[in-house]
Amino acid sequence: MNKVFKALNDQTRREILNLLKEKDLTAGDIAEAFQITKPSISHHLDILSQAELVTSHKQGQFVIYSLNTTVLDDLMKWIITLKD
Amino acid sequence: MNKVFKALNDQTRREILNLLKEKDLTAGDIAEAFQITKPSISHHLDILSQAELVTSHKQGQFVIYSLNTTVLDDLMKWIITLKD
DNA sequence: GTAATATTTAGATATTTGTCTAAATACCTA
DNA sequence: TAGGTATTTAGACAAATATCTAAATATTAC
Repeated sequence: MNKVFKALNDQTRREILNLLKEKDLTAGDIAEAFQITKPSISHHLDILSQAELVTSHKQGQFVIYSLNTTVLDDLMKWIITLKD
Repeated sequence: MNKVFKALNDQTRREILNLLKEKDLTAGDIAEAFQITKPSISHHLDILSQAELVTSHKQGQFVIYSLNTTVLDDLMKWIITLKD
């Protein structure tokens, strides 16, 4: 859970998740949605991957990222436990 | 929401919330549950307060902290929105 | 008022983090 | 194989963060 909270503690990363909610996107597509450089986005995607909030697979020269809701379910359980 | 994610991005603060789930506690009670100093715990409590994850009121020389689940509800909504 | 207890504030420091530029890697096309 | 596009890796740097010690504030008890 540590990595999940860390990953969510950044506005850009939360927006990336929101983009991926709509549909899968390549790293390049995601980068174009922000004002920061591609290496920075790549780094954010890495942190999201480590937290398993996103998955990715290579398709030719492109890397396609997808939202992984499994971890979001775990997060929900964590919150519910806190509430009793 | 920014402050909420920030506040949750720390193991000690998440454990503080878990303690407060059981019952309200004074700052001193909370500090005793951890190996870090009282000023550090005080700082963590400040961050949790800023995120409105806890509320506090003074009772004599003691400051009593309580869990505030309202923000947790907002967090749940955020997650659900992400999942559709 | 003085002393004791509870908590916070102030200031310092080492670590982590988000960002950048430059370079490297991977894949495709001709 | 050479050149172009997509993405990541490496290294640097400023800002944010968690922690500490020392001091300040607030309350209670005598």
